[in-house]
Amino acid sequence: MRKAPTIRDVAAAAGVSVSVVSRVLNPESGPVAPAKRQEVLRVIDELGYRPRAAARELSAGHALTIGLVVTDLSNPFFARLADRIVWEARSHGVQVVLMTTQEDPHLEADSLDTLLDRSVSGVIATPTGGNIEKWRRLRDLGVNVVFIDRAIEELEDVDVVSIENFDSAQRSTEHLLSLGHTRIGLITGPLTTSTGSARLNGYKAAHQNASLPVDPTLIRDVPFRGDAGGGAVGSLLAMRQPPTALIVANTAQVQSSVRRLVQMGIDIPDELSLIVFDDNPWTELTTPPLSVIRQPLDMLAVHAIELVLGRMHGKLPDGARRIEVKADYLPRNSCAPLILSNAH
Amino acid sequence: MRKAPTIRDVAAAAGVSVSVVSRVLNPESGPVAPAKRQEVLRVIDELGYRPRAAARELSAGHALTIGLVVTDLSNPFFARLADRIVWEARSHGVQVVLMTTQEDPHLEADSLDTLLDRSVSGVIATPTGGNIEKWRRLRDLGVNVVFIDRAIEELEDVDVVSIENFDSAQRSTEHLLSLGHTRIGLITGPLTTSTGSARLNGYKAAHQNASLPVDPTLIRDVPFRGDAGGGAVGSLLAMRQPPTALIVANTAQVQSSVRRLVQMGIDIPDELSLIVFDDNPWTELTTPPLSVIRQPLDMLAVHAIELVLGRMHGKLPDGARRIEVKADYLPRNSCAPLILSNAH
DNA sequence: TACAAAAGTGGAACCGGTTCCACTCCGGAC
DNA sequence: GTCCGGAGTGGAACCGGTTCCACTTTTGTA
Repeated sequence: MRKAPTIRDVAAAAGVSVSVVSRVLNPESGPVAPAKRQEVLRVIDELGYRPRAAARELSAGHALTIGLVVTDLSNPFFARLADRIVWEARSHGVQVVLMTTQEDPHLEADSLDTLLDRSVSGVIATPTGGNIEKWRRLRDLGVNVVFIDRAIEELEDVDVVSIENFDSAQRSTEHLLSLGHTRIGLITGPLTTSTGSARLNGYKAAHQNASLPVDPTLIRDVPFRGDAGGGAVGSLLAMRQPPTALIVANTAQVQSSVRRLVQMGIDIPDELSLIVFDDNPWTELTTPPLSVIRQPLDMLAVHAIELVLGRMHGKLPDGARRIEVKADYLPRNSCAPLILSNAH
Repeated sequence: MRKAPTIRDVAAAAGVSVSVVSRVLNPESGPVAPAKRQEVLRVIDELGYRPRAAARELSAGHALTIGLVVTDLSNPFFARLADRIVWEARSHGVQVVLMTTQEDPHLEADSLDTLLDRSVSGVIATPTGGNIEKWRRLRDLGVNVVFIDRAIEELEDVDVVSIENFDSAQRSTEHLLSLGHTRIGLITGPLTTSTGSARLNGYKAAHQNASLPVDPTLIRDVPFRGDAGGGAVGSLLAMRQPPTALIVANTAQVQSSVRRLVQMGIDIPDELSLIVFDDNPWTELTTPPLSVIRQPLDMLAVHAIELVLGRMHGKLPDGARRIEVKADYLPRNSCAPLILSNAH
């Protein structure tokens, strides 16, 4: 348990001052004679010296660290997102402190405080929708905030990276309409979230373009967590005029929805056509493989990191960016024309 | 972008010295008159003061942070594990810095250096198997290391939390043997990993107890990442005498293995009985639902956190702990007696 | 050859906490 | 009344980096 060498140890061993060592460590900060630089580097290597992050942070006032705040990692969507973000961050020499909110604004508030204590220079988050003042304060304190997947309307001046929610929902709905379905169920997140409302609007727009009325009883805006998706499936199929097609428009709800469909022994696509949001690896392992909206996670992660790092280095113009990346519709075998459905 | 108050601001506003404020912040560190304590707390609240973590770390020499080093979060096993660990850590006021290794010892080495720079007080890791000296050095520098899921044999004095690998493999094998199968394929991780070899040994022990020979051509020890699992499935089923049952003994390989089986149109369980390690949520969504060895993630996470925090607070006796938690066999519908297989 | 500009260097303050130590009170024991 | 011990307090050093500034040595140019 010997203790690690400090910059002063290095300076002494190399016969120079700490300033010189520091300048070797941060080449931009000043000139060093080539010979001394060599010597210092040699000593650093010999002693196995590594600068302590805490000291650097204290002096700099901020850490080369970003906070990642997501709902929970059990959700494969967030897990894969986190995976990419950690990966991208690492390649830029930035560490990631991970916090989960379980969709609870109190836990979210707590997380923000903690991240603030840590002087993180950026935060990538899927906001719960609460804590508006806290988010604003965070940004006012100089922390670069990027929302990913969801936005908070009240915070117009925060960067957002999301998929084309409106568009994807509209296209899925149109696809089902083109197959002859007119009663299309929609399971989506709370309408207070930007994703929930945008996807509902896309669904409505598709109906409008086809001059079809929207039956509000076919729409279920339910909580993200727990078995809300399964419950919604149950109640939709128990209707007197149940839908002949279903869009599960939120990743968090897909698992419980599909589980319920399997439990109920619903025949897909003959009894029900199904499109789900997000292409988890297992969606092609079900019978039949599911048609999905594939969210380009890589793009979400890359843009989010670029925004955060860009702002950290002051390389981005003022004004919030809103980046929407395209989500593809990936047809597999869970959708069928309505005619076939009737024939069944 | 106003700057946050420091401990000296608080001291000035409360009309006391910084020492008093510090003692209010850390009650164990000395006495404070009740009246002054009240006043200081009031000022802290009024100013919204929060101690900077970096300053505390610099002074203390270590951070209230642990590193979590896993292969990658795309693997649901690690994702759920990380979820639990972050959760448990938070409830103890500890933050988690996340790093992924992609099973690459170089990336692992990098991660360890970074964590060292950050003065983390503990690391929970799924080691790649390399970097033995580096792990040892980390521990010698006073960082509490706990390996989870896997061990490194050479590092006898590091705590390990894992499932009963030998036992689970033995029991799955015995179950399949009891169904009449004699040619049981085994897909597992590299034998250089502790899980790989323990599971193979359990498989062998079951054969031995049943006085059956082990056919080494039925065993595939393949890399964790990529499509190695799928490849192994392909080569096993292409044998002249293919197995009638298969155990996929590693979480990371289950997805690619099952995908290949689905692609090949193998009828489970009629053509092939299947047991896979770890109960991902989707394993019950396949046709048929898969019989699994369920790894008690919660227990792994809880034990790992308790070990790390216990050591951090010096509350644990010397000497490495090896904790093995029981993994249940959860029968669903992917295993059938051999007789039926033949009838098919 | 002279002198200004640039390169190179070290000392010391600073970031914001924690902790050691010296010092002042005060009450209780003798 | 004296002495002792503990509660309560503030000053200052310290953790390990970064950075500003003053100073010396080169280098380049007229």
